[in-house]
Amino acid sequence: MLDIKLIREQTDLVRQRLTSRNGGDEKFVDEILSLDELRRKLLTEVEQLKAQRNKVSKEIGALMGQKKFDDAEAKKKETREIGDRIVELDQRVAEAEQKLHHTLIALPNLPNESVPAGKSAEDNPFIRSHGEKPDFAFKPKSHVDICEQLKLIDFARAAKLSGSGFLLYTNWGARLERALIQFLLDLHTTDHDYTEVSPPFVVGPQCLEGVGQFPKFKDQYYGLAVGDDQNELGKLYLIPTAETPVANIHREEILAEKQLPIKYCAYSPCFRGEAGAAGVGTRGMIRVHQFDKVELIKIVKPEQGYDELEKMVANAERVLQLLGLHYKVILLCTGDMGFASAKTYDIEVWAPGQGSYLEVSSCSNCEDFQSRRMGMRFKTDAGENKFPHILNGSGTALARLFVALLETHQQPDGSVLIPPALQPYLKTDRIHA
RNA sequence: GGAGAGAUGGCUGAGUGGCCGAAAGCGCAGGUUUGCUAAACCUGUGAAGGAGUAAUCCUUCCGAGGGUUCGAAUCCCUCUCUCUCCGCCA
Repeated sequence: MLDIKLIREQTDLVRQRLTSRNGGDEKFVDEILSLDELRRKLLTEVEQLKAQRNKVSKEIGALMGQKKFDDAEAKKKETREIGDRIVELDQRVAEAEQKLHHTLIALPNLPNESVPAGKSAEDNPFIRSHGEKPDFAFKPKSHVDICEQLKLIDFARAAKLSGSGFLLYTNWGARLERALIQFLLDLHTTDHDYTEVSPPFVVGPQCLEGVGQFPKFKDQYYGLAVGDDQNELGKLYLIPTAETPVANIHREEILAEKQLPIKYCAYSPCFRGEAGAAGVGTRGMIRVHQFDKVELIKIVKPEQGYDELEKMVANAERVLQLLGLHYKVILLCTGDMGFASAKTYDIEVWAPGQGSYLEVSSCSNCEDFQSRRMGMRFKTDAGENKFPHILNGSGTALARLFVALLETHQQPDGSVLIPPALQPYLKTDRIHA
């Protein structure tokens, strides 16, 4: 959520930054300003009336104490009208506030000044890469073929259980998935100093709203009900990422400055409805309704937000380096960024069998956009309450990492070599048929 | 799911319609004194939002939301959560 004061005081800047996103949201600015003005006008008026009523009520109390009942009655009459007026004004304030909130909550974050302008993914600048595309003496197979030959994933039976877009990992496939999760968590807790948490995989709507997944993208997530009770729908949702519960851990809290920075990492499965995504490019593991991910979350002082973002990207890159994978880092332009983000780096890993790069990590600084929505603040040593920056990054997504790993390390004989960093977890240096 | 109890400031805990934003204790901060890794005593000490250069002022807050009233921590209704016991369950 944007700071209403910023919209009020630097309207042109806000309008210009919203325009740079190409979402057409700048058209709401005028509406917001007039609602804000109305709200403040009504609030001033009603607060004055309340002050008056409080004063007279105290006087009535004093008169009753002195048994001057007639005087008290006279004052009661006078105050009753004020009360009616307060009720009416309170309603109008609430109405204005609701409308304002409704509009404000649907507005995306402003891109940071360092983010290049652009319309789409075409305009995302390349930042750096690591390693090279591997040479193969044979035509590298797709992970789908590798998985079928090595019996790592049973696509057909997964569909039988849950429909398309779900995976049944089997034998070494399941063990590889588990080894990767363990490897990632160990790396980030031990080497990168994140605190591991294991959150609920089901959350209330306030958490989705807090990170910016609601209300605009509501149709992308799985809603739950107990039994067939329709009244239950809307109370709980499957998480689309561990960001949803973990970023919300300190919602509605005022943290002490010395608690910051907070660094969490968490494994969770991620559930994505992805309505309308079926069709092209959905075969295999690249776009599925459920996948595993290890997520990184930071809550930091605003002045440290962007340094911490760079470090977070480096933490995610380290994963790919240790697994011997070629990747590139790109910066998302203003037109391609997510709703809540002020600046986002994507990490794309090379998948030889696909002949393309796959997004395995997205690291964003959402600045105070989410902390405002959640009411999460920290008290400075000077006693001032401020909104912290909240960062999130994949460290990394598993299904696509699994794909890149198999396709990169596949051998002419059909086996797959396991990189040294992963061997202690999988307890083998090779998977073969 | 059934029965009961409860939710008050950083914590414990009083408060059943009017100087209650809230007693008392603990904690915390400052001070005095004795003098020694501490005690005693005194003073101060809730939060959020807003206006103002500031002193200061206003509004709101006793789990949440409604209601009654001139006035609600206190009375009424609804909801949520916590605890104990029972049932069911990985």
